[in-house]
Amino acid sequence: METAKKHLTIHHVRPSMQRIAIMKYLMEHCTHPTVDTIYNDLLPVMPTLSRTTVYNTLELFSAKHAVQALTIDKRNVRYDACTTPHAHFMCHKCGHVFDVELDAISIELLYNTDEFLVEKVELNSVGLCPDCREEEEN
Amino acid sequence: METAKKHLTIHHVRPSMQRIAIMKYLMEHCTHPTVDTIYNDLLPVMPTLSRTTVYNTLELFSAKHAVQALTIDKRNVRYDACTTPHAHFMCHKCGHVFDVELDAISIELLYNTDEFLVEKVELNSVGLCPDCREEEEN
DNA sequence: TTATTAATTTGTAACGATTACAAAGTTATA
DNA sequence: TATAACTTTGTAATCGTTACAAATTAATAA
Repeated sequence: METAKKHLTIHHVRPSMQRIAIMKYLMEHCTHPTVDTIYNDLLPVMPTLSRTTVYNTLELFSAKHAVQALTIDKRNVRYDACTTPHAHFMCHKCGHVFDVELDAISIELLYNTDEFLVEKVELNSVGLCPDCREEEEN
Repeated sequence: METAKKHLTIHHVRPSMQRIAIMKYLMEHCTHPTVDTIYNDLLPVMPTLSRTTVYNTLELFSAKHAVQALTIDKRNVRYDACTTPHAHFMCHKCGHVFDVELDAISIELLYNTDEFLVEKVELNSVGLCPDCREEEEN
């Protein structure tokens, strides 16, 4: 079992008290929590914690690829400590975000279940386009 | 060529001046524009247009499945009049959103190009989870 | 037509997630 | 121990979006 501290070190993030607490929380709560959920849940055990720290820390984790930032929810960014490839399904009624295995090949196949009623599928990627990539390299 | 007005009628949206203008704009500008871009571009030719109308109208279009709302950009919602299945790629430097053909099968294959530098892939879907679906049906 | 009702648009104000920023605190290094 | 670098914190500002009620326009009934 990989500890939060080790996970941070591997991703070149210096482990502070706050960073370890936030990473630990993410590793123990695979519920794709929002900043606010993380902040509110950690506050009782870490009363000096600042909301800004949670924002900063998750931004840092994200930049170092120690966590995944999900834009599935247009209201808030959600965070996922599991960085192995998998898909997500969000219920727009209860807001719950589910993990979806990516072992199927076709997207159509992937979502044809009797349980979930899929109303929208988005396959999105972010990175650098050819022009910006060239500019970056010069 | 399908007109904006016809596209609205097909999707059971009553065609008003504003609605036609916004749909026309989306059909002619496949650049996945934000609300603000649409508003600013239409203002010169429609000086009485309100930003709220653009929000309301796109929300309505989206609900009627006349357009697709993309959450690829965490800063703003982007809109796409093309509702046939395709993927998107956003450059996080210039903000440009590209269409990606969905003819390839594997997600890995899909993004292994020499041109685009892919740093993040998200396969997201939204709908109703089993519990909420059951609740909805009762 | 005219009156009445429903639908649509508009502008302002409020909301809420996120970011900017500078001060305070902590850790590393000379 | 002193200095510099890093991290955390709290407040204020920003900005996309939403709430809401008034004004306008369109549809329908009398």
